[in-house]
Amino acid sequence: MSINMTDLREKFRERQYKLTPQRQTILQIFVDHPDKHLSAEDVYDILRQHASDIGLATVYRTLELLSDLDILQKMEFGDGCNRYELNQNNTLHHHHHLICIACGLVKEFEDDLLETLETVIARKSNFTITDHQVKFYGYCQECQKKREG
Amino acid sequence: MSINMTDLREKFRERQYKLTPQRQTILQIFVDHPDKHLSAEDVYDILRQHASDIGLATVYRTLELLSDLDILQKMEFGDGCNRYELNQNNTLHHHHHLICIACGLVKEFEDDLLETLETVIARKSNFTITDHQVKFYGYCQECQKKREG
DNA sequence: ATTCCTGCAAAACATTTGCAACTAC
DNA sequence: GTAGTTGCAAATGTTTTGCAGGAAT
Repeated sequence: MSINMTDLREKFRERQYKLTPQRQTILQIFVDHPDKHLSAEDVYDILRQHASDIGLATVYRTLELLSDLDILQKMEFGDGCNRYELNQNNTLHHHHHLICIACGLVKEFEDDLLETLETVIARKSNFTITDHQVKFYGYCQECQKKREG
Repeated sequence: MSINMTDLREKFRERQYKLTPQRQTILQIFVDHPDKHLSAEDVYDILRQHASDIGLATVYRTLELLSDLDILQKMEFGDGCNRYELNQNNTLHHHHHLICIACGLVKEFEDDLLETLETVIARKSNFTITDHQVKFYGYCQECQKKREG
């Protein structure tokens, strides 16, 4: 759960981006909050708690940039904002999200079954598929109990 | 590609909603535009073309309502707005979306392979899964050619 | 009648952008 | 030094909400 600084600097240099303290700080937040799906506002709140004076616009710009560099993965859970999480070890993520439609809980689920599906779909559809995103909606254990009771 | 009016009235009555002309008109737009993923603004534009004076707020409220009744399916393609399509015959949709990351094209893909995956995941995760949404990102045939050239 | 619905305008959010000052390289 | 970056404030775009008048059952 850490970031290789050499690779990081290389990635930035390739695209002529500067590795500023602000960008490092924001990236560090994702390292410090593994398995969270942080929105721009979430990141901004954490920054303020740490008495940082990084502006909200910079947060947005940085999230977009880190996403472009495949350092972060951008995702939406239907709550009206974009959320991000670390793209571990530069490998494409092999986890999906289970979203509780009652309480909004988001749970991770590891799975590789979709690799096969991706191949099948690529062949049938003439698309060159580079990534996929899967969301399952339903009721978490907790909310399921409440509904039965 | 049509709507069973008896079922529709029943669905509305169950929840004590009124089947107003505005709601019928908006629903008809989805019947008239199969396989489109319309946003609230799209629907509003179509209404204006038909010289309708239904307000934008009503469009938003109706889309939310039809979505709640499982008559429409709500989805996001990362373009900053919610999009909707008819939930055909009340059955859960068995099609996924292929999204071109170059030109934004959204293509439908029919598939039932995920049914199996849903069962596996439900068992392993203690979630009661009611629906799933799958998006594949990549390059469509057209954009792929441009990239190679 | 009563409850729900509509249109309008204003408000609320999330996100983007213009710009002058600043900083990593 | 220069190109890229930042913070601020203003602008944008989508969606929600308050409210008075209106319509469906």
